[in-house]
Amino acid sequence: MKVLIVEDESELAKDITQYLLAEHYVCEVAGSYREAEQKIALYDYDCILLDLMLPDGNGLQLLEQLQQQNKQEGIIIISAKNATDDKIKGLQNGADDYLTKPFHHAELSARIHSVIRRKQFAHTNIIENHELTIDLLAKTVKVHDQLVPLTKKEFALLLFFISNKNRVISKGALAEHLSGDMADMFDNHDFIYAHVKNLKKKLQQAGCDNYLTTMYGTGYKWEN
Amino acid sequence: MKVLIVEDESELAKDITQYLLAEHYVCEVAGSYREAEQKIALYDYDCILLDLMLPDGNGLQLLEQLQQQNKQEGIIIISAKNATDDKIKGLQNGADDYLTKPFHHAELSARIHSVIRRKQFAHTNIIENHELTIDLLAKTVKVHDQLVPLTKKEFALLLFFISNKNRVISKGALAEHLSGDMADMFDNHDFIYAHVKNLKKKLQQAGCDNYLTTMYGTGYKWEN
DNA sequence: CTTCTACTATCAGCACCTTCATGTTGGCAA
DNA sequence: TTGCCAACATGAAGGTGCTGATAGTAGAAG
Repeated sequence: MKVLIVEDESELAKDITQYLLAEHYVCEVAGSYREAEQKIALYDYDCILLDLMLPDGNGLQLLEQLQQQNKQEGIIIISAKNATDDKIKGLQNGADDYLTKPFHHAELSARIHSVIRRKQFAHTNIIENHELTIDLLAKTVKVHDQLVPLTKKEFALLLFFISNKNRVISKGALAEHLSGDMADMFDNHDFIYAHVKNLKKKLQQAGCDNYLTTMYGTGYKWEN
Repeated sequence: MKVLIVEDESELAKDITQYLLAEHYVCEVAGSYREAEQKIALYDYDCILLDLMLPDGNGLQLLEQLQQQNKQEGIIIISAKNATDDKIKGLQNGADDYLTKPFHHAELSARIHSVIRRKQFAHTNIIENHELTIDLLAKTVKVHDQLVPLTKKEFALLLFFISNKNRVISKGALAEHLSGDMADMFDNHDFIYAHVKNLKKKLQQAGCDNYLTTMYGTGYKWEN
């Protein structure tokens, strides 16, 4: 977990760094608008603590910039008391949270934790296809909200079918995709039969309709 | 990449040459101690395959000589089975790796590749690979600048994987590389499972992507 | 030297992958 | 339609890899 602290008051920055280190976060400090810009370009931080008052620019600008780059996640604004105007603008512009100086360490920690968690959930890539729900991160498949335990190969197979749905997929392509070995493109594809069978069986047992049709002499097609 | 093959059995030398040519290495053969000496004086090879039993001298002498000239890097000893004595002396005298006849082509290729990579890194002592930073001198591994404590075996394993990345590595090769005992090439490889598991676990916990895929019935491959 | 700790190796049980033998289906030609 | 062959499906079997627990081992500390 890597945190960027954008703050020109080096005393405060050091203080925060020290505390977050103890919390097992990895920290970097940017003392100016420009420095922040550079660091963000180089690395995707899990969380950014952003002071709006910077010697060479306003943090709100940085916020807008990040939003345009789809990097707006995980930003916590830290600013002086009573700057309610900034707070409103900041949250409108995509900041995730707001903290007024001075603040307690524990509070900061809680905010960061919350923001990072939210960000991780935002990343959970989920594919929905009729009664099927595929979680790419957790590598799980649900049918009607009921978990279907699939093996790696079965999962890969299902994913490949659904991402190429309504298209015919040759067994050669399947073999290559599953084994990652080009050699398998040419010789025997017996193992495909087995995996397809097992996948179909598991899905069917979970109450999922059969969308997979075999195209005789050609391959398979997932239709829906 | 230029490889010198010091081997008096012309049949074997020719065989190796042919294979390495296909692997896009440039090869030269020296059939005797003297010939090897001459060729090495003329050109800095990236890798030297050294048979210890030569008609006009012992390869170990050559090894010592090269070490005195600071040319000791990139040497792989190839020798008859059960010559454990030679192996120990060879590795003590600065050889980078050891291979017993007969060996598989793929195995040789992997070793050469590994040795050449190591030679290239000999100057920097730091290998960077995506979020991984490996310090060969300090024997430390970092993920996102955060230290990951690895045991010797785990470290050796990771290094071997990364030095041969995008190639399939047999468990036999791993076993020999880790234990330094060629007997392990043939019998049981159970301990490999344990080390691979522990390594993967530690890397994953540190937030490192999983680049290691197992090639069923073949070995492992580090892909990135 | 003894104790302690961290590391390494081994094992059994399980899940998974692949292959094989056999049964079934679909296309094609007579 | 019938028969044939190739493509596909299926269940069983054996090999392979993963995992947690456990025992052995070496190095460090006292």
